[in-house]
Amino acid sequence: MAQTDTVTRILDTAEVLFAERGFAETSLRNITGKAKVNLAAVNYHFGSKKALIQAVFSRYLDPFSDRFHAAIDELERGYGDRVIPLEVLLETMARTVLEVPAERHSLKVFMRLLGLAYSQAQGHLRRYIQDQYGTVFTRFVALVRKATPELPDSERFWRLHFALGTVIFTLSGLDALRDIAEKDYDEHVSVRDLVRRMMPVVVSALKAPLPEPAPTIPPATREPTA
Amino acid sequence: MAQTDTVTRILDTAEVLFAERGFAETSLRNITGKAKVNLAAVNYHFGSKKALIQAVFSRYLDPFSDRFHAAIDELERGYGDRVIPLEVLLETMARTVLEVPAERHSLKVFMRLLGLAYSQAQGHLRRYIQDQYGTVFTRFVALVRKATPELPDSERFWRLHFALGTVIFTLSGLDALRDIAEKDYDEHVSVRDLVRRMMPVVVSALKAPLPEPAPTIPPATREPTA
DNA sequence: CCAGTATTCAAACAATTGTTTCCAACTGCC
DNA sequence: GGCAGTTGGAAACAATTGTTTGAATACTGG
Repeated sequence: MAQTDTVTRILDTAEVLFAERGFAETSLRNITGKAKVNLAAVNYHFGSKKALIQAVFSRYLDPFSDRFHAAIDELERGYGDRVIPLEVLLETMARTVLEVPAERHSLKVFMRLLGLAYSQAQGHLRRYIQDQYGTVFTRFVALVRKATPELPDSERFWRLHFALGTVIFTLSGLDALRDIAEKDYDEHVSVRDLVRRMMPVVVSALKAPLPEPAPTIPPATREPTA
Repeated sequence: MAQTDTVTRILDTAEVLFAERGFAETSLRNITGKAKVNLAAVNYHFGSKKALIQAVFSRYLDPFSDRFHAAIDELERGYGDRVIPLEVLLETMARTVLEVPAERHSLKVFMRLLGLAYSQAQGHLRRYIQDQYGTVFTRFVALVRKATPELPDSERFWRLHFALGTVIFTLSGLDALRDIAEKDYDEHVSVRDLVRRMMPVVVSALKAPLPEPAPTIPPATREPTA
């Protein structure tokens, strides 16, 4: 028991602190102090701080990947050759995302890590995700493609990332947004509540009419204000 | 003028580095080294690193605030008592946002900084922005409110932030996303192109049908929101 | 021109960072 | 029981951080 205890306690504490302050602002002494383990334990068990971050990451993504593959399997089995509606696909994605972190702590870390993976441009993190968990995402996109045949491929690509931006931004900045919301509208929103609110928004976003074709003549007509 | 102003050179370098790596990951020696100014110059001219960060934001937000106020003034003058359509409001916002950073560097930096302000740190930055530039956004939200009277206030709050997430995530992670897009669909997208694509998506997102009212029946207490 | 302020600069400051070292304590196995 | 290897722990390590200092230099108004 004492064997995994230290490792687990480090991971549990690290993910909470990472979510609260970010990675650079969270020191190993901060983690080990709160986790009540020795400072050297991190480098002993994980090797480095960067490896600890990736370990926190894998702890979420591994079960997510497994479950989502399974969920898609079941979905495809149930629908046979029929097209799986967009709403069902999104619901399944949402349910799986909500399911995994519910076992331990918040969704915040997961989302913040995802956000970092994208925003950290030349980042090793994005490639790490792409290499490690890319197939799950590819499979999902293929199903969305069947559900939205009217969309050009590139348009769907961008819109999926628009939606991804909504989800990541909202959930990773959850505390900040919740502060403002509670101050202005004094209503307390749960994560499940937010996901429920996002659903019709994302669906409408994906099904939005196509944009007007690019203005091939740049400075032609320019009087937008009535 | 010593070549270019030391203050300006610090700001120019800082905003780029901040956008690339974040605030905590960017050291003053990093900034002053690349800017070829003395290390002490930052503390001499700005007082502290925190003040430098705020100065970087002010340099974007001050002109933005002015221009957007002016644009809204003109809009209200043109429309009189009539409701300004949502599309017009968003177009005006987009145009102003595109206009300001075009004078110096890319929109990417501005968006990345905005994203950092929301997600990073325990939010001294968020409060600073809220206190300093809150009135502009309040004014904008009030107009959006008139344009979307069917939305409950809190719902509109969240949807606006959903849209903000789309914009910030897409534009701040532009390089990474563009890499993938060009590799998979070999099409080159400009920032203006992306904004054009976002427009109908955001409009549809804001006008999406309301979510199903109650999730299930777990919480019996739902009325006491006061 | 010169007094006085504003700016630059190199160096040092104290604090904190991630990492390593070395030794004690424990484990399982023969 | 005693020896392997694994884990825990206090201290020190080297590097980096933001900030301050005090002298040297540049600039400006009178």
